[in-house]
Amino acid sequence: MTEHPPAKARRGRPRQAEVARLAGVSQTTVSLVLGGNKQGIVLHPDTRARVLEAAKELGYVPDPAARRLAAARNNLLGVFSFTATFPTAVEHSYYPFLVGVEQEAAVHGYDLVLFTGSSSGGAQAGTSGALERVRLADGCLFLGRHVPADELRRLVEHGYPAVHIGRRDELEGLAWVGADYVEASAEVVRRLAELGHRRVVLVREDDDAPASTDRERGVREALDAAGLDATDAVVRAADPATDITADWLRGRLTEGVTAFVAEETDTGAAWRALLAAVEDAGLDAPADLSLALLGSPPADLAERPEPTGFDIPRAELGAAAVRALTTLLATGETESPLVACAFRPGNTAGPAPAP
Amino acid sequence: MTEHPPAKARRGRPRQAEVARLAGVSQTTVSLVLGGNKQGIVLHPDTRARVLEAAKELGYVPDPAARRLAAARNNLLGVFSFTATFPTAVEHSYYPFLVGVEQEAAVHGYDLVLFTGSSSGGAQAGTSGALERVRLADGCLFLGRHVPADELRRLVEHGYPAVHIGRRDELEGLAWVGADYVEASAEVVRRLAELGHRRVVLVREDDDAPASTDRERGVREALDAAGLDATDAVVRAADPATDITADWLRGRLTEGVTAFVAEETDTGAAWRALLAAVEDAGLDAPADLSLALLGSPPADLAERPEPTGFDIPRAELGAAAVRALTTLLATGETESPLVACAFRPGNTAGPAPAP
DNA sequence: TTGTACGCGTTATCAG
DNA sequence: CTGATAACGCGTACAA
Repeated sequence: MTEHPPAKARRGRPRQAEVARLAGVSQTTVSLVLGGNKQGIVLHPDTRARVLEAAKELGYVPDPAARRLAAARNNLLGVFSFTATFPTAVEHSYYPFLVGVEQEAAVHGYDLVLFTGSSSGGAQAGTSGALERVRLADGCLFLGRHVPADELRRLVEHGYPAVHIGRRDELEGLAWVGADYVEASAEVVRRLAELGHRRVVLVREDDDAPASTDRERGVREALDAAGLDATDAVVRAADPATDITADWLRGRLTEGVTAFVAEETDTGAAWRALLAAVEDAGLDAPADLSLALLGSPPADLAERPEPTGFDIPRAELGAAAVRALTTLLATGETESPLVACAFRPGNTAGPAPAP
Repeated sequence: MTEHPPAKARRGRPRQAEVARLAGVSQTTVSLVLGGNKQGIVLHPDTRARVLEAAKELGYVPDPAARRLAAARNNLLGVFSFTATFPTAVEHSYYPFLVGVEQEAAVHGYDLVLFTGSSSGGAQAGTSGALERVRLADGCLFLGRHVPADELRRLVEHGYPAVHIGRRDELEGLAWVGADYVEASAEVVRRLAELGHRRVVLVREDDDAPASTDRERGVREALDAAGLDATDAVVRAADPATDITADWLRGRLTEGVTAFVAEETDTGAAWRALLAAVEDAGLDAPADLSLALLGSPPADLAERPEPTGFDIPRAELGAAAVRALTTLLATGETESPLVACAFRPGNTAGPAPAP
C-alpha cells in the first residue's frame, strides 16, 4: 500500500516522465521537444525524433491543468453562457453562436471548453464563484443577457482574458463583440416610415439588458430622424401575454398607430403576444397594420408569416468573438467590434393604410 | 529579475496560503475548511469561522487548474464528432445531440471539451493522430459516421474511456449508445404494409455505415415478416440526385412498387432526390404513391410535406452517452444501450392505390 | 484538532 | 546539448 490507488480516469494516461524513460532522455528534454523549444535551445535531431516517436507511441497529450498551473497555456477557449431558459430547441440556445465560435476556434488551433451548468441551469448555476471555473481555459467567451457583472468584473480586473458576446460597456476594460442593434432597429423603423407609417409603437419586455435598450434607442433615433411623433412610442410589457391584447391593439389603432414593432428576446413573448393580439382582433398584417420584429423569430413561428425585421448574424458574432479573444491573448489588445445585422424584408409589413 | 514576470492572469489572486496567514492557521486547515471537509475531520467551529471570514475578506476563490491537477482528474468530458460536412445549419450538425450531452454532463458535474477540427473540417481534421488529443479529457464521446476505427481502437485498447454515439459492434470493447434503427425502420415498413402496400423500395446511399445497414436490415425484416416480396427492394444510389429520376420512378411504379422509403443521411440526398423525382413525374404523395423517410428531414424541407417516418431521439442519445461514459469512468463497466425512435405519422404515406 | 510533508504534471532556470 | 531542481496552488496521508 505504498502507492495510492490511481484514479481510474488517469490509468494509462502517459506523462512526460514516461515518454522520457521510453526515449532514454530526461523529462526536461521531453518538455523542451514537445513544448516547441521556445528557448531556442539546440537539440540533436535524433534526440528530438526519439522523443517524438516515444510520445506518439504512448499517445502522450499534455495535461491542460498542469500546463495552466505552470503558467503556460493550454489552447483551450472557454464558453460560458447565460441563456434564460434551458435550450430544449437548439435554435433557442447559444448553439447558433457556437457554430461560428467553433469554426473560428479551429482556424486558430484552439479547442473549446463548454462550461455546463450555465445555460442548463445545472447544479452550479447561480453559485457564487461559478465563473471562476473558466480559469481552466486560456481565455473565455461569455454570452447571454444577465451575465453576473460583479463576477465578470473580478475576472477582468485580475487580467483574465474575457470577451463578452453582446455589447457590455458598463464593465470597464471588458472586451465584447456586439450586434449593431441600434442601426438595425433604426433601419426597420426607417423602412416603416418609407412605407408611410407615421406612428410606430415598440413593444419591449421589462428588461434593461443592453440588447433591449439599444433597440429602443435605434427606434427612437429613427423616429426623430424621420420627424415622427415619438410620444408613447415605447411600451414596456412585464407580461406581454396579458398586457398585449386585442383590446389594447384596437386602442392604439384608434390613436393612429399603424405599425407595431416587437423586440426579440429569449422567449419571443413580445412577438408572440403581438401576433396573438392581431389574430384575436380579427385583423391581418400587413393589410390592416404592419408588424416588425427586431431580431429573428422563435423557431416555432418562423414562417407563416415571416416577420419583417432583421437577422442577428450569430455565427459571425461567434467568430468575431473568437478573433477578439485570440488577439487579446496574443497581443493584449482589447477590441470591441460591432457587427451589422442584415435587414429581412419578410411579409408582415406593408404600406400604411390610408387614414 | 529574480522573479519571473507572473502571468497577468494570476496576479493578485489570493491563495490558500494567504488565507491561512490571515486566519492564523495552516494552509492545510484552509483546504480542509474550504474543501467541504470530505474526510469527516472535526474542526473547531471558531477555526472554521476564522478561515471562512479570512477567505471572504480576501475574496479567495480556488484555482480550478490546481484543483484538477491535485485531484488527478479534469471533470472534463470530450466530444469529438465526425460529421461529413461543416454545420452551416445547426440542425445538420451534432448540436442536437449536444443538447442532451450538455444537460446530462451538467448533472454529473462535468464540463465539456469540444474538439474542433473534427466536425468543422478544421486544420487538424484527418491528420493521423488527431484523435489522441482527446486524452486531455477524462473520457470522450465520439459521434458521426466514419469515425476512424483504427485510431479509436488504439484509444480503447489503451484503456481510454470512450463512448461512441451510434452502434459500433466491430470495435471490441468499445461502449456505444445507439438508436434502434432496425426496429424503427421495420415499424415504418409495417405501417406501409398495413396501408396495403405490397412492394416497397428502400433508397439508400452508397455507404456502409452501421446506421445505413441497420435501416436496411429493419426494412428487410419487416418485409419478410409481412410476407412481402423483397426482390429489388433495396436500391443503392451513389449519387441520388442523378440516379433517382422521374423516369426511374415511373419504371418502378410500373413494376408494382407503391411505396418508397429513403434513408436519412447527413445531406438528405436520398430523400431530396425522391421528392424531386415525384414532382418531376407530376405525381403526388400520398395520393399516387407513398413516401417515407427513415429519420428526420433536413431543416430546409422539414415541412410541406412532413415526411412519414421516425424521429431520432438525439438529445436522449446524447444524454444516454454521457451516462454510459460516467458509469464507465466510475465503475469501469461498459454498457451499450439502444434507444427507441418514435414513429412520426407525417403525411407522405397513405393507403396503397388500388392496382 | 492542527500542522508537516509530499505529490499531481508541467514549465523554466541554471549549472554541468 | 542535458539533467537536477524549484515553483505553480491544492489535496491528503500521517504525524504531532
